[in-house]
Amino acid sequence: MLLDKRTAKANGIVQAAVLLFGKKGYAFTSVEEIAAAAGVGKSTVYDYYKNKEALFKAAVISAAERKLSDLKAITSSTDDPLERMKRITEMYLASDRSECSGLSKLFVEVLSQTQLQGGVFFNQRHMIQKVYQRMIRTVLDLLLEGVSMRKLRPDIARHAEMITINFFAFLDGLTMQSMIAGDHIDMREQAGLYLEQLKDILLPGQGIGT
Amino acid sequence: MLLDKRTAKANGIVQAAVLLFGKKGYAFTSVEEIAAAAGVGKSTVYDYYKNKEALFKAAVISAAERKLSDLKAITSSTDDPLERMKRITEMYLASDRSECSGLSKLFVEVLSQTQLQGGVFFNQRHMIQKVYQRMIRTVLDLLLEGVSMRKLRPDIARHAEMITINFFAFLDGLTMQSMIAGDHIDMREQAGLYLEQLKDILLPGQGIGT
Amino acid sequence: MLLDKRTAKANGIVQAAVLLFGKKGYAFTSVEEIAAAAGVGKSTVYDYYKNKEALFKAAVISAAERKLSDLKAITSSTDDPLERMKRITEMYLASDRSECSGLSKLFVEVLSQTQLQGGVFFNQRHMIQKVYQRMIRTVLDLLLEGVSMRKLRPDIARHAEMITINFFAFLDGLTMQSMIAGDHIDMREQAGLYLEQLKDILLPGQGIGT
Amino acid sequence: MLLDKRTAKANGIVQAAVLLFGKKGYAFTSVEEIAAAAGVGKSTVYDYYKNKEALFKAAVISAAERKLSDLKAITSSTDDPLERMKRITEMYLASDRSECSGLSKLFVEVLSQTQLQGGVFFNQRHMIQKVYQRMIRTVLDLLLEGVSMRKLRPDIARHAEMITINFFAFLDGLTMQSMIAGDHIDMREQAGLYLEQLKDILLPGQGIGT
DNA sequence: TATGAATGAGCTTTCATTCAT
DNA sequence: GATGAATGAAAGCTCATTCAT
Repeated sequence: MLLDKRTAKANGIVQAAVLLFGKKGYAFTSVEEIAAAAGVGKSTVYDYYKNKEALFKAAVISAAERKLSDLKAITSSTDDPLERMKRITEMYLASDRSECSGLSKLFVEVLSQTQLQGGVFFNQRHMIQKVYQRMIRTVLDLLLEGVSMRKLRPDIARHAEMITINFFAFLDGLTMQSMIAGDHIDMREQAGLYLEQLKDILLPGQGIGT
Repeated sequence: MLLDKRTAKANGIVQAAVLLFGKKGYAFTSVEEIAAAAGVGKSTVYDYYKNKEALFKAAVISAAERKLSDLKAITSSTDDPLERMKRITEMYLASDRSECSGLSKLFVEVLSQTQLQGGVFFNQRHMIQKVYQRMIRTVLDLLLEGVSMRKLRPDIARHAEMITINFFAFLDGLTMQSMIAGDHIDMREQAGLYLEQLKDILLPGQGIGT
Repeated sequence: MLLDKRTAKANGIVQAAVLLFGKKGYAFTSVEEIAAAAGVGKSTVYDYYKNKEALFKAAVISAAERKLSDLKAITSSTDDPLERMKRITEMYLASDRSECSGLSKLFVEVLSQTQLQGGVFFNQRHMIQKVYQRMIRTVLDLLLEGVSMRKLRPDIARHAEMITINFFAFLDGLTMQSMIAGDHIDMREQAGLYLEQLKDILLPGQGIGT
Repeated sequence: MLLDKRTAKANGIVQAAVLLFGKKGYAFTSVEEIAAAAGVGKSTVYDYYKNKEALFKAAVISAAERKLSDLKAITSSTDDPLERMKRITEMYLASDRSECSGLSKLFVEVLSQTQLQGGVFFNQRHMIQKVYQRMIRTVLDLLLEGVSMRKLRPDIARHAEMITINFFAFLDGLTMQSMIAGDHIDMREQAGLYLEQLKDILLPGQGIGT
């Protein structure tokens, strides 16, 4: 009971943090703002998290976990491998638009804090890597499963990890493009083009060798 | 003569700014540091740039211009469209490794400042868009030239811009992946895989319709 | 019965306070620390003591009372006035070394809080004076008793208070010296030298006039 | 010229710090107060001293140096060893009363910060020891010089350091007594008594053996 | 013209104290 | 009766920016 209450409050703070860190970035977000957004006093935040950095890490982990679970939810929504990839793509594109989630923006912030000297994750990228690898693993498994179900070409098994990484690289990159270009580019079309290429590689009875 | 001197000094400051903003990010870099790195006094920076924001913008523009000119240099180094794409790719991967340039890191910072409320480029993404579009235009032209030289499939002309955007999206995304994953992934291999796919689309006598 | 329980808990808190205030000083000791050390909740402390100041005062009084009772214990341990002085001296030196008591350090803290504007005892030194005077009175009586027992020179009676005050001054000062000098000085030897001088004054058949 | 100006300002800040740290103690004095007292802005203090601790150390050193130079000044004011001791004593008593100098109070603060866990000088007492040893050395030399001038008993040479340390212990202790007792004790009389005892030890042709 | 000296706004963090449970 | 959760005030410190020289 008591623990639940505590957890609930901690969650509230973290959710506010996810939103604000995503919206304004680590440096431009003050702890006081987060506290206000969470509807608690400034120092209450410090009762739950050692300091701003710890709160940021918690926020990032929380957001990443949610994204990961979304990813897994998709896996169980359909059997078709390509349909799965498509839905993952759509999730990515959607999460970008919906202001409330703020996941992608937060992701850029994580990237910053991983790269920059003095950044929260500088020299601590293993924390981020772990989450990232789990995401890759999820899609990678999806591909391998497609192969074993004979829905995908058997010879991609060897390259499955590379394909997955490229897939995420493209999604991240496209997200970034849209951040800059705004409505100038049609993300859905762009992603469609990429998925077409993917189909050529993944589906049997197509591609070079046939 | 005098103007040249002024320009030279302004350049020195901007170069220092590019380096430091790339290394430590906007928020974690102080004007004083930049001044020191440029070998000038703190307030001299303000003689040349209205404020920190203006300096950041100038630094970003400068770095982008250099990258753009690198891009164009590649175009004139060979005729073969695919070889050009390959060299562009290599340039991207290289610029990431070489600490001195710091372009990629700076690019992430730009992304942050474009997205984040309170960021330098928030609601001013047109500045960034302009540069970006010039880069896209450059590669786009390269593709169209390939078509008109009959080295590329004629039917890609319609999709050339989308292909280009996807190309950049992939490159940016891959760069980000490597920022997080570090040596865990082999960027060259990953890029190679992508270029193979590109070849399938771009080169005549290959692909679906054959 | 109930009152006893209450008193016992109050004592526990005060003892913890004596220890911590002595070790870390008033300003650097938080109420929470004291509560934790006493094994009670933070707000329980406030049930027993109005605020941090009141707790500090109680701690100081408690420690002083204990020292005073130690002093009186010595008086009853031997009849010889000089031996008594010697044992008092030893008690002082010992109490300094034994970390657990922390009395001397606490005494320095009291001194601070008496002197400093904003200090707990600022403009309330009468509280401290009272305790101090009782200590002086104890040793003073000891001297007078020595005179009336004809073990000490009769003419010191007039100066007995001054001698006592100087005695305490020396003991306090020596304690401070050792706090700073650490092992560089041999407190026992230093005290021995002082006691020799005291002997010259106090014992009959010695000194100038004889 | 410029350096002098800087030094002058630094001095002003330190003097304000000596006063306030002496009056209100380290913990109860805010940097802002010191800045205000010195007539400068808050952050100017940080231009001259790295942080509050560094400022405190500088203040202590400054005050100690002044006291030391006062001590040496006394040495050159008369030849007579006992008169010198007397004047040193008077200086101690005087410095205590004059609120402006605040040296003694500051000294108590130093003691606190040396003893207390978390104190500025905790585990750094060597800084304080050095100053203290120079003060002891000065008086010690004074005694030895008295011996070599045949104004003091030759056999005290062996004990000169112990005598000096006891002398300072007494002076410090007496100062503390007066801090607590206020006007209840006559420091001049108390010191007079001690100096009488000293005379018995130091002067030839007096003492036990005669 | 170029500079370092100066500053105040604003941030992170701590802690004595209160109050609902 | 005892407690931990909550808080606001206040402190140390940084830094973009201005200004006199």
